[in-house]
Amino acid sequence: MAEKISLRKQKKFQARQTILTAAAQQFKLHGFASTSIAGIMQTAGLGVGTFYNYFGSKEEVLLTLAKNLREKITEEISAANEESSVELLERCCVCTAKLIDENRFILPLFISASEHSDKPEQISKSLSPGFRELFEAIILRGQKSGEFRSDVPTNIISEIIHSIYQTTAFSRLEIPFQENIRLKVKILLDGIREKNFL
Amino acid sequence: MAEKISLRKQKKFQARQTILTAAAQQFKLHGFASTSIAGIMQTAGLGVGTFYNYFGSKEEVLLTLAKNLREKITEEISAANEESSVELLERCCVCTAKLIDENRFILPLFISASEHSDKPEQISKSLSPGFRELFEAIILRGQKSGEFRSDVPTNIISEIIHSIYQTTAFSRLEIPFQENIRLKVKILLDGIREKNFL
Amino acid sequence: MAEKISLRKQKKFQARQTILTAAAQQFKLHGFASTSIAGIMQTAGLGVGTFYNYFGSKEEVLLTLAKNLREKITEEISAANEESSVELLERCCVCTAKLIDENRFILPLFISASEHSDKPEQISKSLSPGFRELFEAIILRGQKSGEFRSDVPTNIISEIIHSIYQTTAFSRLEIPFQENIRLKVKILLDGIREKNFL
Amino acid sequence: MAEKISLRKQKKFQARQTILTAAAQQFKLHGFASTSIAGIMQTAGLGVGTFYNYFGSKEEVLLTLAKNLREKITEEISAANEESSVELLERCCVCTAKLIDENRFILPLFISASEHSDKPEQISKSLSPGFRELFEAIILRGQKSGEFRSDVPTNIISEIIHSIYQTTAFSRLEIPFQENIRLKVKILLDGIREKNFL
DNA sequence: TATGAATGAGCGTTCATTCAT
DNA sequence: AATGAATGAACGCTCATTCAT
Repeated sequence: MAEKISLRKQKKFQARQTILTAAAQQFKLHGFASTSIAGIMQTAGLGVGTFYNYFGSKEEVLLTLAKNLREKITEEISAANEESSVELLERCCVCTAKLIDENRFILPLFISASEHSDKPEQISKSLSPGFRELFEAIILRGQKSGEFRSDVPTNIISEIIHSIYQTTAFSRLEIPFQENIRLKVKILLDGIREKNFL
Repeated sequence: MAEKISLRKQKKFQARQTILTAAAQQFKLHGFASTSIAGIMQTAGLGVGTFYNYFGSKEEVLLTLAKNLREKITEEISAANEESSVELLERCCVCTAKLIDENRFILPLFISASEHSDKPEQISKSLSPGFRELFEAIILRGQKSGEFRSDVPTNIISEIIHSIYQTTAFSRLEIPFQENIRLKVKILLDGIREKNFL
Repeated sequence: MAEKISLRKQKKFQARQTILTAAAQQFKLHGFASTSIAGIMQTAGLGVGTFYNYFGSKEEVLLTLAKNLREKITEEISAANEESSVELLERCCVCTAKLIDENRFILPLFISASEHSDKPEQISKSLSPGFRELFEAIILRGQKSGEFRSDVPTNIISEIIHSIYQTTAFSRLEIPFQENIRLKVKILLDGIREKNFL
Repeated sequence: MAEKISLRKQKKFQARQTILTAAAQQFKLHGFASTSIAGIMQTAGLGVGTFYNYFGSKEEVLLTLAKNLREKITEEISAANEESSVELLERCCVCTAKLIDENRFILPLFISASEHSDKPEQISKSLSPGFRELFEAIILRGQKSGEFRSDVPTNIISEIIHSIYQTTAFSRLEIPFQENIRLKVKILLDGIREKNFL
């Protein structure tokens, strides 16, 4: 009996996963707005109605995808803690860039979604924690230790990082995503490094 | 007779302006994609059909709004030319920030529009000249004169500026837009200034 | 004073004529259904509103054009009266073909218009007299004189002629319109000629 | 399970049929161009959107209706092959008349549709084969065997037949359709029969 | 639980018609 | 009499959502 339920749950989980994968693929291909639920479910090889057994709306799928990515990033980043703030921030940026590069579609998607949705707060509220906050924590640590300049608020610096990822995901330059990010982060680090430190 | 025509033309111009204003407001409120022509015209207090007496599509309205802003920016900026590259870039950024602040809705709008539209190139192609290029020219000048670092490509630096405007327009921080931009530009300038220059 | 009025009338007549010509051209170019009043008036070089000073609707224009053509045909045909019915019918057909060829657009237009209009009777009622009836008169004369077979009703024969013009106007064959009509009329005449007549 | 699917498919087929019938009725009543999809679906007692589950456009419905009729005609006709060309042609005409009489609306409809549509060839191209060609084959056979006159091209004769059906479907005469056709075909046959044959 | 046919509000767009000038 | 900007009903069409099976 327990096994049966477990099997059922597994199956349910599997369908959910199939939908998520299909959605990600379609978002990547056609963009969030231009992806229809019918399209997702066709890609998933499932009936349209099945969608609503797992998600309430397209936005919810996006949210889930974003949350998944966020967790992966947080996880990977939280592994390293002992370096200098400059090194740590750089490592975080590089690592984040790598993960976003592999799932590039997701970040810009939830960003532009937030612009268009009728309930933008809802999405960004539930999305940002653990990501933006992670960077803010590192920057704050650096400012407290004197490594980073303190004449600029922490969240402003964090916002620059945020904007770099956001825009670079859509960059029309020939430079590869991760390299592009690396160069920009270099400038940023030079811009926020306290000159007189050590 | 001439007066009569003039009067009519004046009214026509006014109606066009009303639509543009209404569109800008709606874009700002709901985003480009979520704004319907019916919504614009209702806001404008005009009939739906009237829209098509002035514009061929929603995109055309966006384009017009963006063009207007671009012209204003280019005009204002091209007034100042004789300073050091650092000063010039800063002035440009401040001035652009001021103008965008007054029409803040427009810049981010055309950006996210370009993500969703079927013909993104068309929009951004016709929009960017005179804006992004303007910044690139200044940065290039600074790199050649040795004021700015040259180990990072010009267009990467320009893209950072671009991304700062783009994201700050949607910033949820309490800091006012222009001040926000000023702080970020300060960091950027410190990040790209050649340390050994003079 | 009288002159002034006359001049005005002349002017009015001229505008009417301009609209008719423009309409004919547009009908010919794009078909009746696909021609808009705005399009007609643009071609005419007149304001949209002016249309309603002369005509109540697009259908009315079509009606007028058709009436004009009908009058021309009737006029031209009524010149010849003294021949044998066979010769007369042939001549009528040839002459009609010539006139329709020059204004080919008009016949099919009022035909298809009658299919689609909500008030088909109105159009065809006011259109047919003088055209269809003309042919019927000739056929009837031929039947009475024994030249044409009488085992088929007059209006059936007349309807064949009608249908020949109608369809040939849209023929996709390479054969020129007038020649096409001529061949068909030849068959028709052979089909209705009384074999034992002299 | 198989039954379940079958039941659903059956229902789906039924809905399709309902739409086709409703469309045919509306086409008959108001003409193709003046029939709106909303009107069809209201007649069908179904939602507007449902239409697009079955057909891509109004044209596709027309095409389907026409194809159905064409198949019925071709099928019925191809049964008889061994007679003289005169007899065969007459039989074909009679048989076609009968079938069109039962579905009279369809033939004239696709004809006038082709006048107005932007892509007339597409419709008539896919419609005519098996119908017009059928008649041409019989006529050609008759011309080769010496039964029919050869001084008039085959396709001209075929076009007369075509035009007879087309126009008679809209005849305002009191004579019943099939009788009307019969009379006209009699004239035609007399007009194309080679006098010296036998 | 999975389904997909049915739905209808909403979209962008057209255009005959009106009316103040 | 001439104008053309304003109008809004109607169009074809899309798609998120529902619900009977």
